[in-house]
Formats: sequence, structure tokens, C-alpha cells
Amino acid sequence: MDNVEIARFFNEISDLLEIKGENPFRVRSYRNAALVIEGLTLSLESIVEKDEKSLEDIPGIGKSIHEKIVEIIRTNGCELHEELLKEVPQGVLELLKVSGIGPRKAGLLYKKLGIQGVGDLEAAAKGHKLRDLPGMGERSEEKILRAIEDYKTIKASSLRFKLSVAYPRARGYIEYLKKFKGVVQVEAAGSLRRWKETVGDVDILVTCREAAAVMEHFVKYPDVKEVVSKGETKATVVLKSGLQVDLRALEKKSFGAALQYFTGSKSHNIAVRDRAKKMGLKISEYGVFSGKTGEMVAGEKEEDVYRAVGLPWIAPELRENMGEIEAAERGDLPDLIELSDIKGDLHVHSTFSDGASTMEELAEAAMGMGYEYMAVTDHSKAVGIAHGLDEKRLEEVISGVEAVNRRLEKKGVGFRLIKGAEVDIRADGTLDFSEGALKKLDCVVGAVHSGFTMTMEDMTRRIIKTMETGYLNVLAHPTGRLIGMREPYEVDMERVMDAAKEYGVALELNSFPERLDLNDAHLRLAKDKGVMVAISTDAHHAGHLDYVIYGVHTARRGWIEKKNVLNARGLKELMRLLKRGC
DNA sequence: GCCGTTTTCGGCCCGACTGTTTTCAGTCG
Repeated sequence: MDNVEIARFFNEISDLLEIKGENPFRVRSYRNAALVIEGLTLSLESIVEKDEKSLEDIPGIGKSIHEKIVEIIRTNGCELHEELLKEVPQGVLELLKVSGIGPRKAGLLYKKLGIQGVGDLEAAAKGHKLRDLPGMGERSEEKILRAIEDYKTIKASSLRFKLSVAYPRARGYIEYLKKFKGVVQVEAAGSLRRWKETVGDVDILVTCREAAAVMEHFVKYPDVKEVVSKGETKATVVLKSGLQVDLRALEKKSFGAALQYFTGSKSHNIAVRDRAKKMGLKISEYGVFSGKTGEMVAGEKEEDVYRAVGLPWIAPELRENMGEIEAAERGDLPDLIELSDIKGDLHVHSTFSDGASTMEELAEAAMGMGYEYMAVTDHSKAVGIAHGLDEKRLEEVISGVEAVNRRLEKKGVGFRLIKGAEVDIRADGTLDFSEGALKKLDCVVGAVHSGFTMTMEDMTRRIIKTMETGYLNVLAHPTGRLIGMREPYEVDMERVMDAAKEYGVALELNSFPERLDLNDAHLRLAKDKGVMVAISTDAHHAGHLDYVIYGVHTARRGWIEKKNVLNARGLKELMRLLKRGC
């Protein structure tokens, strides 16, 4: 039983209790527990196995939820969850996914009209059955029908947007807003600023002379498909891509407080506010205020907001209430990796396999980024579809790399290509090149590309066996997941990391926005276990080298520091580590 | 249901917008 599945139970319990109109604080407890569980590094199963009582050391988990976690793991079910479903059918939960329908309305719709799903709701709205309900009218029916259309398209396209969709669109919107006269500051907040692997919507904050005019300008952006709402200080639109964008206009004196507030995460903010309350302060998006006098004590800068509650500024990527507030209090925040710390890329494909750029083009691009090196790592023969290399063609790659390096040396350029390959890890745990071929390479990147469905035990042994050969330098995309498309294969990541540590293998953080593999939680585990991380792009085109930005920020979410990153080392040190193991 | 340097009881983050209301509930972030 995965943590995500357990969290789903608590989320649903929370929804069901809310629909029933139960104590909102009890509702929040379950919701909060789900949030906490989703963010845990270790699996609840392993915690329960080792020391069940320690569950209650996790903030947000008390006696009752502790018992339910154990119940869910042992029985694959939860009695409370079942009992609630007898009163509120599963289909009613679906209603909550329609924007504008919350628990109160869902409950009302079910009780008064017996509506048990989005299909029922659509029929009722079209049949004008909703306008007679309390608090609803004609407009509500129209609004719900529009929301149902959105729900259908979002459902078809998966709920959240990958960073690679949201980030460039947000940049474009911000540029557009910056050009408008009277706009002073513009900044993206929300999960985008925290660099979550997917974002639900984009939040943009502005300070400006005339808020109403900026709102007007905002909704006229050419990429807007629909204006959801527009007020004096707040507006919401949906772009043609389906991405929702919110804009907030603020006064200069509140900008920092708003940035802090809208960056979240929700649970981070609740913890910060809780802390403020205990200090006799009140925090809102407008500032930090004295509880007694109401006097504003901070708000213009984000740093000031944290300082007001006795903390140093906390990087947005860390704001998940996963120990960052405690670390800040101790003065023990990590010194996070920066984009400028990256000295090269260790996973790149050229035209020798399935890449679109030549080795020379890739080297050019890498030098343009200020890199010291780049490993050319084309596929091995097992990946036939990608035109994988046999050992004869591998020789051509190697001599190609040597030729480029000779030319660079002649010109007095310090940059170097590294002889590498992305070697397939076969189902039996052997590598897809002979020992003789592997010995000619300086950077062997191993990867699983087939046989995803084996058991956890078999997959774990398969990967560890390749580490034991002593030839593997980097384990590429260690879980094989594709965000929103393919679940990770079953693998015991703790054992893989222990083996990586033992055999000096680095684990890749694949920066491709579909992958981001390792993820934030695994990265933190790697750091705790002292395993080195390689932040590579898996570029199949020179332009993909830029994806490193997604990797670096994901690494920051995993508390990764420069010292944890293999390719933050200079060329000499890197070659040494590749040779003798990390 | 969780939690505790005000507390083992009595709190629990805060405000804008919408659509329905004549003063507010529900939703959302």
C-alpha cells in the first residue's frame, strides 16, 4: 500500500465528512493528514513495520489517524470510509471536482435532487431543476454547465499542468503585464514559484498605480479563452491551453506579505500563521499586524514577514511544511544548489541514436551555457526503436568525441566531451555492452527501458545487480515514471540507494519535465543517505539542455546542496569520481 | 481530529468574488 493510496482514503473521508456537514476542524484534520502523508519521504508501511508508535511523531497524525493508517495497511480498507460511503455515495464526491461546487452544494444536490455524479448534475442543470434550490438561480445553472464542460476537458487532458507548460506561459504573461504602464512589480507565486512538478494554476501578483486598468489589461491578453471573474483587485482567466491564471493587484506595502501568502504551500502558511498567532501577531496577504493594536509591522518584503515571526527567509521550494520551519528556527536551512553551480550535463543524446542534434551542435550549446563538460550518452542496442548503438558504432561515437576534444584542445578551449553511453539494464540485471566496451567509456549511464511490470523484488535485484558490476556511474531516471502518463515501476528505492552508496553510483535527477525522476521526496532520501545526485537533462535536442532549470529547482525541493551533486564538480574532480566511484 | 512556552479544554488562517441575497453563504485559494 503506497502512501498516495493511504492519503486518498483520508482525502475522501475529509470530503465525505464535509458533505455531511460535520465539524469543520475534524474535516481539516483528515485533510491535513492526507497532505502530510503525501509529502512523507518514507513509506508508512515501512514506518509501521519498524516502529508503529512513531507514527504519532509525525505532525498532524494523532491517535485516531494512527489507528486508521494501521487499519488501512493491514486490511486494505477503512471502516469509517465504508460507513460514510453508505450515507454519501461515491458519485457525490465527483461533484466536488466541478469548479463552483463545494461540499455544501454537493450535499444539497444529493439530498434534494438525488444527484450522484456529474452526469446527473448536467441533466438537472439542463432540465432547469437547479434554480429552485435555495441560493441558486438561473445564473447558477449556466455557470455549472460551463464548469462541467471544463471538467470534461480537464479530465481528458489530466488535471494538472506540467512545469514545461505552465512556466513558459507564465513568463509570457508576466512580460505582457510588465509592459503595461503603471505596473511596477510583477511576480509569479503559487506552486509555480515552489517549482512543483505539476501546477494546478498560475498566480501572478502585481503592484501598480491603477489596479482597475491593470485588471482590464490582464483579461485582454490574446491567449485568454475565458474570463472567469474580474473584480477590482482580483481577476481569473482560463488560457487556450486550459491553464487558469489568477491576478492580484496589491499596494507596495503589502507585496511581500502577498508573495509569501500566495506562494504557499497551504500547510506551510498555516504553520507560519500559527507561529505568528502565538507571538501575538496576525498575518494576512496584506501584512503582519500586531494582534493588540492592529499596527502593521511588516509586509513590503517577504524577508520582513519571516523576520517578524523570528525566522530567516525560506526558499520557496522548501515551503511544504516538511521541517523547513524547524530548520529555519535552528538556523539549519540547507544551502541549496543553484543553476549556476551546474558544470555540465551527464545524459545527452546525439544523432548517433535518437537525438536530433549532432555532437558538435550539442557541444556548442553546452559551451554557450558556460559548462565545462558534457557526456555524450547515446542508447545501447537493446533500445532498437531509438537506433541504439552496437559496439561497432559505439567505437565511432568514441572516436567522434576524441576528435571534438582534440579540436577544442587545439583552440585552447577548456570544455570537454565525455565518452559515455546510456546502457540498457537488461531484465536479468546485466548491462547491454560487453565488459570490453564498458571499459572504454568514462561515463556509463544505466537505465531500465523495458520489463516495467516485474515485481518489486525482481526489479530491485535487477538494478542492484548492475551496480555490483562496478561499471555503472549513474542510474538514469531511477523510477521510470512519466508524469501523468506512466506510473513508476515497483522498486525498493531505499535498497537501491543503499546499494548506490555502497558501489559509488550516482542517482540521476532527470530534468525532462515529463520525468523529474528522482522526485523531491526521493531526492531528500538520497541526501539523507549520502547518495550523490546527477542533475542531467536527457536532452534529445540542443534546446533541451535548458531543461536543467527544472532539474535544479526540483533538486532544491529535495533540499539538495551543491556538495550532493556530481555534476556541480569541476571536470577534474568529476573524472576522478567517475573513475573511482562517488 | 490534533495540539499545547497562555491551554489536557477549547481553540483551530484569512479575505475576495459570485450569485444570490437585502446582509450573506458558499467557494476558492
